[in-house]
Amino acid sequence: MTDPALNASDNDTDLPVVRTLAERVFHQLQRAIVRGELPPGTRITEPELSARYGISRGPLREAMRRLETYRLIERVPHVGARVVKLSMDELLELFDVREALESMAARLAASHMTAEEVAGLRGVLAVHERQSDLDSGEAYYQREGDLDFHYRIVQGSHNRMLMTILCDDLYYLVRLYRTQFSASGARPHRAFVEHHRIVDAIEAGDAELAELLMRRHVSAARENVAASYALTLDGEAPDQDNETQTPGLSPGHANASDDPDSRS
Amino acid sequence: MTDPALNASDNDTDLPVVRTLAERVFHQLQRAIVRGELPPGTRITEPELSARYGISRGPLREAMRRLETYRLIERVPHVGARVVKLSMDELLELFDVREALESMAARLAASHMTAEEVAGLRGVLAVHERQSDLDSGEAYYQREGDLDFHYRIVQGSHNRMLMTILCDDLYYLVRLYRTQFSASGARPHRAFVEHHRIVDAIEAGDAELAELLMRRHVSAARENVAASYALTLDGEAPDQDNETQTPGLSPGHANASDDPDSRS
DNA sequence: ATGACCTCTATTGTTAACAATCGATGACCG
DNA sequence: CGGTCATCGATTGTTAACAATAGAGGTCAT
Repeated sequence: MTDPALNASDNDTDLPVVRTLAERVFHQLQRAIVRGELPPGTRITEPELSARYGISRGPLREAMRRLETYRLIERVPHVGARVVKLSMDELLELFDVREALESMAARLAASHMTAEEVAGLRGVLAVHERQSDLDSGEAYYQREGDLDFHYRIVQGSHNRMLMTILCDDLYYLVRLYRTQFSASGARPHRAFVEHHRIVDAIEAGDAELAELLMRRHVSAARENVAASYALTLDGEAPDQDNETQTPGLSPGHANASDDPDSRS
Repeated sequence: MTDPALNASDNDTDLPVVRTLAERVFHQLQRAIVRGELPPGTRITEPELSARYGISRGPLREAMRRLETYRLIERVPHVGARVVKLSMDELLELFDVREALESMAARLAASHMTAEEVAGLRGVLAVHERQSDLDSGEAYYQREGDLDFHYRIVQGSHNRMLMTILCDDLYYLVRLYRTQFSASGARPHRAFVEHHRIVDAIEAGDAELAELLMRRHVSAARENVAASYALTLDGEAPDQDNETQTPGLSPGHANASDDPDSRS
């Protein structure tokens, strides 16, 4: 659980912990997709990738099978695989799922988090504010930092199944969405306040409140994204996109302008 | 999404829809594990299975990789794989996740379900009551019918991501748990009532109420399982189980006696 | 010129053989 | 007699070759 490669700084050579080729290439592909190095909709062809990564097709196929179940690539038997292309509908669905799971995580965290974990959480918040002060060139790190916040709460739930679903499955989709829609945006003042209140509730052991606040936090992010998307939809040819080109939302659409919660 | 093999009557030969060997053996293994034909903790050895199913190790390994990400088997590199053995802790974790996701599903279902879907849901409930009357020899079908109820609500949410997580991932674990703990039990009168109230709320379009009721429904099931587990713990050597034998809960422990919600 | 059909190539699905790692059995030594 | 170490067997990881499918492109007939 909780992929170590995430918090680690970018070392191109994967950790020696990875004992098998299939595992290594899985992480490499996962990172390449999430970073946008493999653009959404890209056709994934086995001979090419096996050549690129210097492995045979056996381990590669196993890695692709994992990526498939994690919904990072889509496969059609006897045809091929392509990098997933998130539509706005799917993004909103993702928010609903996050709202359900993360509010539960916050509730459990309020009950189960240790003092050290709360302290660590406060530390993350402090870093955020410092970043928010000097700002604003390094949006990348900020985004990762934001996920750090959510990561720690999920881990604070001490529910391993929750951790697996959120950290191993969904958060990679969240990161993918952020690169696909280039939703870097501006600094989220309101999100900071909400983060603080959530931590307050957790520290106080107020499970109900923590849950409610997290729920609102994610819900607000969802509404914000939906609203800014509706804006971009004005005066556009309602092109019903088909297979090959045009994502459900063409890249650069929902640039969550200056509203905080786009990064929840 | 929503594996067709579930609702279909037990046809041993998989549907011709399955176009590839890896896919076929995946479903076969999945069913074998969920049914208990491969008991929890069983060592899975590739040469044996490839002989059993008459395929080579290539497709078999791809199927195992899928089973691994679905948490139905556990693999250790260079060592081997075994059928997952659910502990009571993990079972309770599963209930927390279900509570979060299914309450969200109920909320969305109240908003998005069509009249036909609601009618189908009522039909499932009617079948349950008929079954409940004559009863009680066929507990198996009842259990599946119960899952049918939850299935339909999840599908009524019209959230494909939710459907994937619950129907493709978690519900197989639920079924696995039921066979592992032989939690067939008696007829759940209270659960029936709760089911009806949930459908009432959905039909009325009352999202808030539907969510609340589903949440209580799952939560009650969780508490019930936890309670009956605590009972079995009285006067037992607190054997700290290790690797090979003794599951987190020895089989036959939490036989959810006569309480309804154990099967919600 | 356009449409259907056929061939042909590239890619996927599958198999069998090879290499590397782990656990166990047994020998050797204290 | 017990413990440690080395060898052996079996299983997993990996590779390369073979088979089958789908799509692209061209040809032919209308």
